[in-house]
Amino acid sequence: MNIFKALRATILEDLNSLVAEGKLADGLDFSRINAEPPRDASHGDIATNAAMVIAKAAGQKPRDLAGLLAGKLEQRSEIRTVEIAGPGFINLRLDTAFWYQQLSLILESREAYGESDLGAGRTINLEYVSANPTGPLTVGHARGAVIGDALAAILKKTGFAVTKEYYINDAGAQVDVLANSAYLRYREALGEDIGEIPSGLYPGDYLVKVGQDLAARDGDRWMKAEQDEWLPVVRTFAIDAMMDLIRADLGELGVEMDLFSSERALHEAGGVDEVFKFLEERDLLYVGVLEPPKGKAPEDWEPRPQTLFKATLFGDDVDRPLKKSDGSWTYFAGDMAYHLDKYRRGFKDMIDVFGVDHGGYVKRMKAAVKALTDNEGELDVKLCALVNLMRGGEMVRMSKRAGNFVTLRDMTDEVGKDVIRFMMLTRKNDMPLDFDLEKVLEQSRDNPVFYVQYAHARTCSVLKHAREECADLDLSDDGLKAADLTLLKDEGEIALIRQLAEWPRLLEGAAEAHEPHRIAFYLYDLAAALHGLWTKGKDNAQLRFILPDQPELTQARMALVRATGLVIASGLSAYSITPAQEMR
RNA sequence: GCGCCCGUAGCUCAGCAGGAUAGAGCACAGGAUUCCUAAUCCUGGGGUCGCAGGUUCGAAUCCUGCCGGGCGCACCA
Repeated sequence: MNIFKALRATILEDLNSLVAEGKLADGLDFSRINAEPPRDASHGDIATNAAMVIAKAAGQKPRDLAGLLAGKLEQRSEIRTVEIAGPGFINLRLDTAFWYQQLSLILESREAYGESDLGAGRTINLEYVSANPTGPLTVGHARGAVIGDALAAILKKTGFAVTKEYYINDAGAQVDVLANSAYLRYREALGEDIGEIPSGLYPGDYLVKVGQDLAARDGDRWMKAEQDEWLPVVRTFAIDAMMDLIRADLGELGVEMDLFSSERALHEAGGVDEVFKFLEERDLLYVGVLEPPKGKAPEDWEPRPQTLFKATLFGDDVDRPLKKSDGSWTYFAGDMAYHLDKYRRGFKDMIDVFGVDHGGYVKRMKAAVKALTDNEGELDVKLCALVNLMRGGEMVRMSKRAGNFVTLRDMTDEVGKDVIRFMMLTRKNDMPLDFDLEKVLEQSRDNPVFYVQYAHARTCSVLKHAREECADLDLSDDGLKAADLTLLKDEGEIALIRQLAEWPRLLEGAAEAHEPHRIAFYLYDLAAALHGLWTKGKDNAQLRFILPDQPELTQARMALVRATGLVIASGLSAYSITPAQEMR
């Protein structure tokens, strides 16, 4: 349960009874009222802006209104003190019993603590990775993969029915290039000296095996065949091989998709024709000539009549071509078909995770979704900024042309999937990210992965020691639930509980805003709180977690330690990261 | 020229759908280990939130205009 939401409901209830009593005008807009933790802890546990937000419409002074509402809130048993501050804030302090209940709730819910039914089972489609099936995944793909995957997990935890999709671009010119590249390797496998790989083809070694496998399957039957004959066969073979490679790469990173959708299959099933029909019926198509881009005029520009979609009616800057001048479909047409397909499969809410280089594509895609869903659908696009790969502070230079790019596989082999997953989420998606292969393995506070994992390992370690030192104490989860939590009186302990109780709200916020990175920052702060409390026991022996001569207090503190470990584990599970039991 | 994103401490970044005295880490200066992992912790200095207007009880956050940086800009995918 999200306690802030619950308190907000309480506030609205009391406002409504003020209305019923005739002390407050009817029909006021309560939507802007919030209940949140104040930045400054000395202001209490929960602050609300209720009085300030409705004062004007109610025709009353904020502080007067606050007084009225405070009178009601004071009668609530879970609220210990009510203070009016500043321009009309109402600061609430909850009864400590309330915080102990939260702790019990964590021990009860375990890793599921924080989960909610916010989404109420609403379906949501999340498309990410969608890398071209022309080679192994690279660092660049990793960020989108992790962000999409974490977002999916967060949405699931908050009650949305998420489908994770990968759109295979297997219909464009790049897969013909792939086929030609693979064909060359096939001839090589059959003993031909192919020399240098011609520019324009993919030079990567990963195609060597594809050529060999094809030769093993089909022998030399394509050696003397015409291109029209072998191309479709080799293309399908190579795409399948690349998708196997990509699926394996994703698996190494712990990413599993629910569905792989093929662009080619969509075309073959007539999906694009349907889009055409759909738009034509609504008079959203016309044949026209686009203006040349202003500022820099392309040298080979010439006016071309094309079939255009009236994207400007849906917020785009220009109308977008559905057909090329030679009459064939554009990539955009296929993408429209794909989004129409998603909508027809029951998704009103869609999220696409793209790289920043697709930034110019966002408006038209949103316009497309609006048009194709008769304004019913909603598309959110998360753009992932670049990852600067570094090693010991030095940029790792990558050149795809030279074939020496760093693959995702290399990275997972070197630092492990959990490190990659966490680091990719330590920045907002649209901020560039430095990923230092050496630093991410460093054992210091400067390395968030380590710092958070260390905190979790510390909770495990403390519990283990407690079991050894207090053998007759029941420190199982059931035993801890029975602990006398009222013995937790230190302000640091209460502060930690308060921080733990913010987790459900934080998770919901991350889900609603589609911002998975928030969890990384929360976990980092939580880890700091635990480490801080631990060290307090260094200065003051009474504050140590384990006090063998005070078994009841020890048991209560173990409940707090265990709960902290559970919340960290819950947060890490949103990133599909395994919490560390010990550090070595 | 247009569009999108970004501009917060010396550096790297948070800032939770407008809230109270803007926060972390690194770096810098000092301090804490007979004791649950010092792989950690505590204290301190450090800010015109790019600039200028506007909206209102209240702006780093919303609007407008500039300045600076990144990305993208007819049929490519």
